[in-house]
Amino acid sequence: MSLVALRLFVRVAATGSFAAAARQQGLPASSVSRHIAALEKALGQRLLYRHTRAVRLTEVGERYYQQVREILDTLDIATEQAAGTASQPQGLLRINAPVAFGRRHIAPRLASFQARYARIETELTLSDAFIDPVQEGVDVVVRVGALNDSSLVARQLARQHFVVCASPGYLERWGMPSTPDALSEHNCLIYKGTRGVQQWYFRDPGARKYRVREVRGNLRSNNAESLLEAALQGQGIVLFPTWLIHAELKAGRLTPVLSDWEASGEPAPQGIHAIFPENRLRSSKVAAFLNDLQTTIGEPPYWDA
Amino acid sequence: MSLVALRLFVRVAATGSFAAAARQQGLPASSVSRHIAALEKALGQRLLYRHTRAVRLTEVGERYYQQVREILDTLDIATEQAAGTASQPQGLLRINAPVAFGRRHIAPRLASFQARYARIETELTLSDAFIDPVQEGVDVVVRVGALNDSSLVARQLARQHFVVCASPGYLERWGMPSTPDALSEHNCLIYKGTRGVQQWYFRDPGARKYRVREVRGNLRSNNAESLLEAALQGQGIVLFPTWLIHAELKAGRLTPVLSDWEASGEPAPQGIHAIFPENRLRSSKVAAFLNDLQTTIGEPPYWDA
DNA sequence: TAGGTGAATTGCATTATGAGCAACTCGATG
DNA sequence: CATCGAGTTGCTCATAATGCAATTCACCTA
Repeated sequence: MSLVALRLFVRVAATGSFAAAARQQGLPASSVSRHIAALEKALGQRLLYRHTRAVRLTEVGERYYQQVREILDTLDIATEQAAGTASQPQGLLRINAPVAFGRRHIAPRLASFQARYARIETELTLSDAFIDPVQEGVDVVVRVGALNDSSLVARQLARQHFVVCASPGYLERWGMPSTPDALSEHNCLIYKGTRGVQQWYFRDPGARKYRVREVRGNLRSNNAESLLEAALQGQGIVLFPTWLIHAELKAGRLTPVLSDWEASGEPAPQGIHAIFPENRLRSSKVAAFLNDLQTTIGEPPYWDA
Repeated sequence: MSLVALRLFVRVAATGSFAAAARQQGLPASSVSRHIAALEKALGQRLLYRHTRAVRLTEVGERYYQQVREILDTLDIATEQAAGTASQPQGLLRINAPVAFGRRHIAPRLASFQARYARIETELTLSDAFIDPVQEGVDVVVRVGALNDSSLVARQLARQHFVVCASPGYLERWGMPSTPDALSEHNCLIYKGTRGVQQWYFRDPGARKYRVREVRGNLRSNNAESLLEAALQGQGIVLFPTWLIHAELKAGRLTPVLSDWEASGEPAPQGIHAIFPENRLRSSKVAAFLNDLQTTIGEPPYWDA
């Protein structure tokens, strides 16, 4: 009975796949198969139903998985504490973030973070679909917007503000809209994600609630950066969170529009959160990363300052 | 980082010795040394001070030991539960008992116990000095008398009764004493253990408290069975717990004396206990053994029935 | 319905890891 | 001062894991 076998079992159970577990641990699938087989032999008990497409836990496997996961976590924490006494946080830190946010605000921070914590290796994966940190074996997941309720803990990194803006060239040619209603006469480049077409919300000065304004345009995309690119080229007006376009705003490549109205892409303000399994916070590398992230982002976040 | 290394570390920490840990696990000492070294290297931290005679835990080692011990116990329980579902308790059961009691009442029970639980192997060690089950890596320790307060759990197996007795030949020759005081005229064979010479206590019919009676004789020993042998040969009168001499009483090779008085070798009645680390009871092989022991001994114990 | 695909298992050669033995060092003990 | 026991280190050998290729199997698609 070996630790690798137990770890592999947990990974297989979490992902529901031998192959995925193998990839995560950097091992050939055959090794995973053999380790699991050895574990089952040692227990004299089948842990997994090998079904055709997916792998499912047996009843004993399910109980064992819960227990072993807890045990391995505890062991890892204990080991890290022992190793980390009077030393630096270390080990592999796996981060997942949305593509746009990760490229702009996570990736640029990693250099200084890793310079400070020389013994932390990072593995940054960017993906826009929500992923379960437990299932994917990721330490921290950064997500914008709605939190899936679950056994996870979320820590807010920043609040999200939206601005309506367009390139100076566009505004010069088509004029500056003076009210949200005037947007109906403009070409609005609209994000269309998994939740459908993004609505544009506006709050009148002094008002409490956001109201939807009808907007239309000749380009929709599920890729924010494509829209941004089009806006930079003067194709139309966009509604984007400030963290996405602060560089363009600062450089003057985009000009804010309708600054007297508060705009939003959501009916209610949403934040940017770091999400992780509860017990991961006890890991010093995760704690170090989150603290570093929170301090460097600041309050208000540097892109809004 | 391997499980064996962790197990060995726990054993080394518990025993304070590489050699002892090696013996317990049935490995050469060199392997232990190497495993511990590998563990320390993996942690980048020294876990043990190698002192000349004994090995002492470092500060981190101490914390790590506590945590790892807990973790391994939890893992073993989980593993056993998983393995044991719809199956029998199994594994190695290590029992320690006093020499005399073990030979008479533990060893004879093991055959039927193991016949019933075919997959349990037992390792019975007999020793009269108290041993710490944690330190020695033993599952169950059976002890007569005073319990060391500690982190251990004790379960009473039986109460202990004493009888004064002698061989028929002796009584025929020297006469039957009619009161405890009359013992001063007899040759009393007295046990002398680590707590000094055993006192003979008597309680008058209807009285509440035991009173010491002075007794003397020409043989003292720290070995009860030697005294018993002498008594059987007619050398004198002995005071022994019933579990030690019930066979001789039943066969008539020894005759009770002073049956109207309750005798005792202790100022207060003492019991026979099974002692074990608290979490071991969750192990089904230990539970099975304790239950088997309690049922076969019965209440009152079969040697008193 | 047949072929293609991805996933799991199995066989096999290579490699590495751990076991076991012996030699060595170092304090402690008598 | 010699001996003993404990821990470490060097070395050989066997066992076990690895990685690759081949195979099987169910499902998906054309």
